[in-house]
Amino acid sequence: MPIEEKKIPVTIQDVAQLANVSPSTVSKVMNDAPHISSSTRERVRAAASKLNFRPNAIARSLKVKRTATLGLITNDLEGVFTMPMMRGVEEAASNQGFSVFMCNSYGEAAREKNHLEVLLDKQVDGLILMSGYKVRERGAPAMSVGTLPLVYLYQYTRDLAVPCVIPDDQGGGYLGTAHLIGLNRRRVGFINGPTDFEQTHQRLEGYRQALSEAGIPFDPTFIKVGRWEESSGYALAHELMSLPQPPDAIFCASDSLAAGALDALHQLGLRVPEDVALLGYDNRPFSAFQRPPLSTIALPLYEMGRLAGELLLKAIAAGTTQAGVHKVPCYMVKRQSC
Amino acid sequence: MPIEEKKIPVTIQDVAQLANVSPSTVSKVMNDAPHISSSTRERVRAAASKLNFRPNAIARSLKVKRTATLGLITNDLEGVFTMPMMRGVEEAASNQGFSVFMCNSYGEAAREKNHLEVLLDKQVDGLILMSGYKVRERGAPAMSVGTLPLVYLYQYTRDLAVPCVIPDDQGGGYLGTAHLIGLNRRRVGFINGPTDFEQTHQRLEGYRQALSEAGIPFDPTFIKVGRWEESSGYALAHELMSLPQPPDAIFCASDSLAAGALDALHQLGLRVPEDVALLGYDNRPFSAFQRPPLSTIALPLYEMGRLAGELLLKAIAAGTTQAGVHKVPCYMVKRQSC
DNA sequence: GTGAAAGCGCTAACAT
DNA sequence: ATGTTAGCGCTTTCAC
Repeated sequence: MPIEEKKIPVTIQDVAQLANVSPSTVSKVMNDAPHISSSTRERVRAAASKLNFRPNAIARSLKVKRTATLGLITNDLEGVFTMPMMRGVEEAASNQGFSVFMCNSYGEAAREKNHLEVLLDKQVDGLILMSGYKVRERGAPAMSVGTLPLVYLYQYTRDLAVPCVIPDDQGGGYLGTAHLIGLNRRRVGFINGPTDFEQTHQRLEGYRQALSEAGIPFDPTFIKVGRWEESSGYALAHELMSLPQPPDAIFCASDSLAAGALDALHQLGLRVPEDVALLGYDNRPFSAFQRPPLSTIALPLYEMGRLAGELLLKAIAAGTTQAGVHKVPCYMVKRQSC
Repeated sequence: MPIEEKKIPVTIQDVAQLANVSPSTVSKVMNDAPHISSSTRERVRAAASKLNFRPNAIARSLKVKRTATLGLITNDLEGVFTMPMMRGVEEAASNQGFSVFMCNSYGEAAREKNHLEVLLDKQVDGLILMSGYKVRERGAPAMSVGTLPLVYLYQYTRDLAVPCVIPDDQGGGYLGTAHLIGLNRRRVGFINGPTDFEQTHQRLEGYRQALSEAGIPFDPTFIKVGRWEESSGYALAHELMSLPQPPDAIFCASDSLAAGALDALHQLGLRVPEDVALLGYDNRPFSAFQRPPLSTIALPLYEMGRLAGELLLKAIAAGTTQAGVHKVPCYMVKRQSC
């Protein structure tokens, strides 16, 4: 029967004693401070590793008033865009020895406030407020965070002092449309989402820009707007294809819209991409499982998360916040629908 | 030009001073300790809220040696099953005022060790080690965590002392098969994943159990095994349907297998579910986007995460760990493929 | 180059 | 019922 391991943690005192130095010297060694003779440095290192010493970060934080900890509050932990952004944030943070608290507000102000309280109590060094589904404008945090560095991710705000990281949707609209045109499609239809999403305007603007650069006149009858749903894509693709001169390509502002459009095209006996090329937006995982697998404009989610993390870390280190809206370029995922 | 807010935080001292009591009294009030006259209690409360006082959790933790913080390390932050489990953990934790550190090891031992070091340094009260993709057996943590409470999520281990939370795959296999039989299908084919996954045996065992309960003899020619890929599902469904007496239902051990099988069925001109009923497993998001939308056996991911969190919290509170393998029942998601 | 001393903000005996 | 005291484990002047 082994003796009950009482697991009494080893402190800086224990190391000091074993190395025959003062605790403050140990501290200096552990923090690579200058003006330590290499002999004591070695002695201390040896003692520390012999005792398996690891400094208590809580005690350290109390003294230095930094915790190397970030708070990440999302309004939707299962949002379709949440994970790659979280991975980016986590990676940026852990690269610099920071940890991140993950919180889910379910989009409720009360929960957000609650999480903010706890995070502030726990003395996080900075905060990311993220949206998991659609880019939206939002207001201030549910409670004052004082001067704590803050960045909005996949959200934006009127408050010019807080940095926002969002995708470049105009660029994405341009990219997709230009690609379709490059495929020799001159009649490209555009199925958009609801106009109360800023991003739909951006994407459409990119579309117009690509058209104009190619010298193709803008034809309003080619523009359809619906809800972010398959059924909308389905109905609107039918409308588009029953035009006297139907399009030879359809660019949908979301993959779900494109999935619906694909159904419609199949039903009409049209071949994709031969008869009409189809392009989605968002790079939702299901788009790879469509028949044919859907080409799409991808949101740079990982990169956005990473950038948000890096901006925050920089703000923490510098004490100066890199305000403004940061737009990250979308990129194209070529599959077989165009 | 407003004065530079120096944001000097208010401490328990400040409250004590304002309320004309000692710091320890303030502490007692803040922690709802007994033996405090209601008059001072009120006075202190008033002072605290007037100063907007919030106790510094770091200082508190240093003293009480608890941080109300959990560490969650996943091997895959973008694993297809990660998010609902994370949500469950987060919810269980925040319900009890705990926060959770989210870490991504990418399945690399070195990264896991690194995260463990940081988490231990930061004095987390407990740890969850989670797998984001397939249930797998795994060994001990990448470094010793001493007596820190630990639970494995969507993973299991031979170490009988650590609690594991996994889905009840045998129950899921039974549930799906029984459902198909209830639909009057007597000839149900089974397309399984690789035999080196424990879960494939479990699911098959459930299948056999349901058959036997219904008095249907087990027919080995109805069992096919492939990889976890659409192409396997496609090929194996073809094999199944070219049997002299082909099945009238196919149960696939994953949704990707089922997506492939669906392709095959379409190609053969068979109607789903009229000619052959099709059932998937896992409830992957894309399954709702199949044609017809795929019925499937869902993994109880949220519940598993929640249970893991609760087990851990209980272990922390009680100092006693609830060892053993905890199997959470799968449930059926009925859509239109059967 | 090294150590003594003070203290970060809080809690918990122990007195009173 | 309230206050005094002594730390928790570390860092950081400031002496020497």
